[in-house]
Amino acid sequence: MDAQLKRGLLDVCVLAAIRQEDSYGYRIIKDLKPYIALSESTLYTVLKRLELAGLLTVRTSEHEGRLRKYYHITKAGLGRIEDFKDEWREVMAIYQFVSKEDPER
Amino acid sequence: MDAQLKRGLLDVCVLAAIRQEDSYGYRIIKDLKPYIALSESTLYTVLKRLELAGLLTVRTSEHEGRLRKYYHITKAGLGRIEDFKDEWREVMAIYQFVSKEDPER
DNA sequence: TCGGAATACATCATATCACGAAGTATTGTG
DNA sequence: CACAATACTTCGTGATATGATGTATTCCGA
Repeated sequence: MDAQLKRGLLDVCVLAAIRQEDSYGYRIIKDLKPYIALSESTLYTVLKRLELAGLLTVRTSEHEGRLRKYYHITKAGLGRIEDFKDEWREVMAIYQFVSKEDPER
Repeated sequence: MDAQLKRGLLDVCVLAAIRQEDSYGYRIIKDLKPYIALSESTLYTVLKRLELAGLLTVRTSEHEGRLRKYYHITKAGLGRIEDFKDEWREVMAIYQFVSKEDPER
């Protein structure tokens, strides 16, 4: 999908992916694949940003000899999702404006 | 509204604003105000980008002693709006995913 | 057993882009 | 006469998505 359209959705998508249970990089990418494609470099940039913003916390844990970083959503992270939902009304108004048919042409 | 969310909407908003009839910078800003706020510097950046992409054409014309640049949407510009509408299904799927309630928490 | 796919994370450079700040110039208004 | 509104332009900055590249381990099939 269009890279620009994606920008506003990426952060909340990642937050939504770890909302039900803590998750880690590789799994987040696979879980989001049906909705939005993102590369590893993008994901880790997003995760770093969200951590700095206090929207999630990180815990490193060993899993079958391999290190894994588990990401856990915070209250602020859940709040971010709620804010997104509130903003959606504005987005839908814009969509209506853009997509309405134009009988004069 | 959120700057990131805005990114995917700005170009099509401007195209939609000149779809019914040719318009010019100042008026586009006023017409879009109910939907999306944008500064002059942003608008002229967008207009330049859309012109380079062949989505609109420009015509300079004098109006009461002042120069005005009128912007006219092209076939490709109308096509861009149609593409946006097509992509909206994906966006709505993402919205559903993000906004769905989560009974476990 | 050997090699490649999958898993898992990290870093760097680049290109795109929204926006504030500042500037130029004219018309209308109190 | 000063100030707001109209109208367009340029510059610098910060945010950010992404490809390329690198490191390291586990698992599976030939």
